[in-house]
Amino acid sequence: MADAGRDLVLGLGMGVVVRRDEEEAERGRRDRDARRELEFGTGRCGGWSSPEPPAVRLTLLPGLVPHLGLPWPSPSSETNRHLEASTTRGFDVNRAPSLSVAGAAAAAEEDEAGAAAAAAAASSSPNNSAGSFPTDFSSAQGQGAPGGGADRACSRASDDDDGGSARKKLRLSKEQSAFLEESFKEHATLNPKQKLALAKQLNLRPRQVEVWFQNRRARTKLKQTEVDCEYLKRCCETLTEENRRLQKELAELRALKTVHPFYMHLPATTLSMCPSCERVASNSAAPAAAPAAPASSPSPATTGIAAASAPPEQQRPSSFAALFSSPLNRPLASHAQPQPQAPTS
DNA sequence: TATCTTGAGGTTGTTACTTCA
DNA sequence: GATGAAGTAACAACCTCAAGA
Repeated sequence: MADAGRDLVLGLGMGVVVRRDEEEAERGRRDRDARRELEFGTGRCGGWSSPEPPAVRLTLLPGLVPHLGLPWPSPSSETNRHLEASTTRGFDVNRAPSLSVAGAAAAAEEDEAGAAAAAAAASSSPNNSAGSFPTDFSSAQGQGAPGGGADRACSRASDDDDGGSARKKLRLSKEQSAFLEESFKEHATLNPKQKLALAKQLNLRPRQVEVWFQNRRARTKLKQTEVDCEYLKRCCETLTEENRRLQKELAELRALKTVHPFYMHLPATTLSMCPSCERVASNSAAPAAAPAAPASSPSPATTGIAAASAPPEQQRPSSFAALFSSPLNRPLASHAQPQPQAPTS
């Protein structure tokens, strides 16, 4: 849209001012990109090389993962790779994927260039270095995809009739899509030069490349969101079950309290228990056993029950099970997390 | 024919830059 | 010359539509 408008202005011959503006804009863009490169590029984030670790994707949750024992879904999946790339900015603006910068700069008049010129440019690219990937899309454009046999509509057909009000659906060829996919794996966002280079290489308009990347990012993110949602659902179910179990356990402990009222003379707050080692200590009995430890947030497994931090030999020798030999008594859940620090009671 | 995929248009918010008082 | 407001451009994100498989 913006490109088309700019090109239109250029085409109307307001050359001097517009070109100066464009130069300034380009300069500003370069500066901005250079800044981004400085900000993010120290680790080569999002550059043309391999992407860095994910920058987003619900970073609060992975910390929960080890506790829940649920693996985060497919961290190295393609969608994640894409998301990683999409969330890290700062490309090397001086590097084009496989076209020379000069070639990319020459493509600045991209929209005015006809199909023939684009084809010539594409074929004359000094380094169509997409490996074994077919890059001569200009030939396939007019005659349909060579291998697929599916004579998809030539996307260049829309170059001349952009003014038309009807929205035209143009399918990219398999080769074009595959090449865009490869580029997206490298970097999920494009700077103008990369966009131009890619457009030129694929014999597409830069706007088409831009739109393709926008849609790709959006749909990748959507897919990742669905995966994350599924995972969070599982986490929620696990936590709900855990909560239910703990509530039941708490109810049992309260029932034990009423069954053995002799123990009630102790202040409730002085009774502390380590859920993992099943030892009970009271502050009044062993004040040194619970030093003024920093108030650490109790884990879900010990919420409401103070845990003792002193060494077992300094605690009451009797275990919780020994104190209450009621049939109701049973060992605490074996998966209760050991609490090395006792919260201040 | 229904459904899904995907190219594309439009809107909004953000960021960076330039111009001007 | 420094500074802040206003204007502008580019872009990402999002929503939506619609063509085509």
